Amino acid sequence: MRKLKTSRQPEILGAALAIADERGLDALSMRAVAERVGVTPMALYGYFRNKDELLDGLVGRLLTKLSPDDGGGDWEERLRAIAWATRRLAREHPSVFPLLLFRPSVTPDGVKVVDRLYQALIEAGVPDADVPRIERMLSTFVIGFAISEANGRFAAGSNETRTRRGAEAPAHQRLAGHLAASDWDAEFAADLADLMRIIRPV
Amino acid sequence: MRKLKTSRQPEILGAALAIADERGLDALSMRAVAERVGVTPMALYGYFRNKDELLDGLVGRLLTKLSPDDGGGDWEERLRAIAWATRRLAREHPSVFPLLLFRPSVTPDGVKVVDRLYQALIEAGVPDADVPRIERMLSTFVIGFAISEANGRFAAGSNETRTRRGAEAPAHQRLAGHLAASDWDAEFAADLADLMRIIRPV
DNA sequence: ACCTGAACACCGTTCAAGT
DNA sequence: ACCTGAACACCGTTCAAGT
Repeated sequence: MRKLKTSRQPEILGAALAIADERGLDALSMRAVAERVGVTPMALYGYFRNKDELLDGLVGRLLTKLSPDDGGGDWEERLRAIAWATRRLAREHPSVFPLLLFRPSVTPDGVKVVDRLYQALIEAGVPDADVPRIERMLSTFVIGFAISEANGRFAAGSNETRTRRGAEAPAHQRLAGHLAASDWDAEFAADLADLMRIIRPV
Repeated sequence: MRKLKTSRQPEILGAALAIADERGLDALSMRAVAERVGVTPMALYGYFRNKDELLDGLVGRLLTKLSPDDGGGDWEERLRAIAWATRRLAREHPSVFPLLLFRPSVTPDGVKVVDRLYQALIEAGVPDADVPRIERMLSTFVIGFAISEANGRFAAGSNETRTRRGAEAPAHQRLAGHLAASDWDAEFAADLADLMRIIRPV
């Protein structure tokens, strides 16, 4: 297992992130990254053992951007702040963001964010034994929401399409007036409010 | 826009699903599917316009398996039944399942599942205006949980790794005793119980 | 109506070599 | 210490042709 160079890792990750942001995850090839860095594809293998490790590095990079200011306020405000920052991150990097759901966040920055969430939950009065579970529940929801929104699962149009079918979808019929494309800012806020009500008297 | 043949679509999707289940999503190439069906790669393009449409077909196939029995019981039992069935689906098809989070479920079977969820929520007393939002919240959480569990975000080991760091992660220190790998069946059940409490007095 | 063959412009990665 | 060149075994997809 060769030892990796680190000198140009940040530069390489920056190039990779830029390509993914500009042209999508499919365009993110080792060859494209190499070209952008101004080097032969093979040179990258001195810094990352393979493409998968480069993607892990990209996840680490995203997590860095998630834990900036220590943030004052009570536990609820701090929880909310992290949730909104996460969603913002998904809008800035829609192609790379989904990787967060597939790789455990074991980087120092990832741990830092999780630790902040733990602290807030403890402060909220959640029993120690329940804190990790509630953290996973919250992060799963927030990441899932952000992916769904940014990648079209909540897409406009899907609801209208559904409404057409009558007999097979009676509830859709009844709810027809409420199936229009939603205001996702408001929906996210409402979901968070509901989740906060779980946390308080857990 | 050429009209597509439908005759062998199910056969092709079956082959594709088998490859993904056996060898992972990376191994799911048009060429591999063609070989399994016993045909030239190009023959597939008579049935699906491109690989992306084949993947959409695969999502549709998964959704079929999600709405079998009409299921008796009160709204809570029916909601729970769909949630557990979804999670079971993720364990059976871990490679393909994540696609559910990236593509709107506009197939007839997808609409059928959503309609069941709508009916249950209406019966639970959720105001019509909130039903679609609550459905999105639930499905986002359930799909997100199932992906996280099946794809290693909740991976064993990640928590132990975290605990090592001291000063930078005080809450991890305090929770050390509760960070061991969890019983995901129990955790999923507890999460669902919490979410049900949101639904009742929405 | 359904399928094939050859070709194009790509991939990730290994190995041996170069400064 | 860092990088390159050539090669291998793959990709998705188009186009023209074959039965």
